[in-house]
Amino acid sequence: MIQNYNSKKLYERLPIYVHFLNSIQESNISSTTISKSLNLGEVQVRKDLALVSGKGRPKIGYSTKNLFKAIKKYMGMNHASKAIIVGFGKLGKALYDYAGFSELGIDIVQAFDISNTTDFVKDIKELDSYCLENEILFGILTVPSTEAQATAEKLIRCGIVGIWNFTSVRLNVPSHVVIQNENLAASLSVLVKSTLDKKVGNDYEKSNETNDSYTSKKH
Amino acid sequence: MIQNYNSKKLYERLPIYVHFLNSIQESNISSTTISKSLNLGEVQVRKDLALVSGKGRPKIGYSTKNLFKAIKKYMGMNHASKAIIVGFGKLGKALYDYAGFSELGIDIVQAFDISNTTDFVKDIKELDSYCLENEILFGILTVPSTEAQATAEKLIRCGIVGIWNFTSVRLNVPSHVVIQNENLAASLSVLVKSTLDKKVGNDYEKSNETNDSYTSKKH
DNA sequence: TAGATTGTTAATCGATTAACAATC
DNA sequence: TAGATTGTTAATCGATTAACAATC
Repeated sequence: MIQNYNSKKLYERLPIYVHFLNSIQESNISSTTISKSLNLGEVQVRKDLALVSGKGRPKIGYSTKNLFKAIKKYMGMNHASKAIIVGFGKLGKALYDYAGFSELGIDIVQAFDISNTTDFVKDIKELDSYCLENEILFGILTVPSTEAQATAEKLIRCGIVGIWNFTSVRLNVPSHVVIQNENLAASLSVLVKSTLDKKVGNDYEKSNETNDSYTSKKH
Repeated sequence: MIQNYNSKKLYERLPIYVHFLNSIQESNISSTTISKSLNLGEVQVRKDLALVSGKGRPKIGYSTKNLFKAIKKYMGMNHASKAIIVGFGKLGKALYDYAGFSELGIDIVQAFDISNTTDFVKDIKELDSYCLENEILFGILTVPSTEAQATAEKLIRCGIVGIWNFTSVRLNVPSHVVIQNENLAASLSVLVKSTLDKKVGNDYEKSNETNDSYTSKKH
């Protein structure tokens, strides 16, 4: 099997296509339709599809089913990747119940915490045996910041090679481990700053209607 | 006041610096120290700081206090931006209680839902009056996908200009509104794919030690 | 045939990294 | 003075967009 390495940005868009294709009844779909439905550039969609799928047909588009399969295969979504959650606070609970992962071939199979263990939350002492027995590759880290680095190291000792990090700690891990930081606070800050930027731009435009050197970034 | 427009990537890093500087006791800090602590390139840190702060001093670094202030000012973190949450399910609850926003100058001041209203969760019917009275600019959208577009439109009618969108719907909004998509499922997919990529690379390396054309992306 | 749509090459835009001069 | 550190310019890398040829 030919393994393609591509950009993170592409990897972010492909699940969006998968989710969209899931809702499509028609047997064929054009890149134009996809791009309009998802507010993406149409050349960008065509390029993305070209990278992962068989050819489309002019005037007809792509076979919805084949395209769907091709993207899922490319993204490794057929493996049914198993993930565990460590830290069963509010955020951990929310992710555990989040419905959007399964259509992308990801199952959150178990949660762990140091206390409040129940039927479906195991004590963190069982992490090691559970992960090894079940060959878990992915861990979702939703523990308090103070525990982040130590818990990450624990996960790695259990054979986990991909960590989705919701803590604000910048983890130090060996090079074979992949970290995906999900810094919610930073993300909301980006929204605030971007919004303020645009507001300033707009206010400036309003106060100076004849000046056309100021335009919003998107047009 | 000079308003600088810069890249989204920069906007993501600045809150990370703010969080880090919060923990620093020393009165001066060098870009080298910051870059090592946060696993970032040292030139990148220096460039970032140059964009938003006063000069550093060779051999000494930057005044921790001034740097902290400069970044916060640049990012608009002194405004105490007020945000509301719409959709008080598990994810909405988790974000409502999330502790990391306040150090970045963001307050989640109110939650709304269609049911289960309590002291601190208002009925969505009160959205309009609340937002206008309190001049809310930011909305966090954690409703079910089926309600996403309609709810977003409601928010915009209430004067909200920045939406943090946790639904899988690609919202259609007027150009003065900023959307920050937080697609959790896509994000976890990126982790899975990136990890599988690296694993395949490593496995290949192991099975063919003399071949040096394959190296992991980071080195 | 005409036109919608694909697919590809080249151009542009944006972000990161490398190299090195400046300076406390 | 020497060396740590800053700051800047140029080079590189990566992603998006524009232009246009190919084709059903």
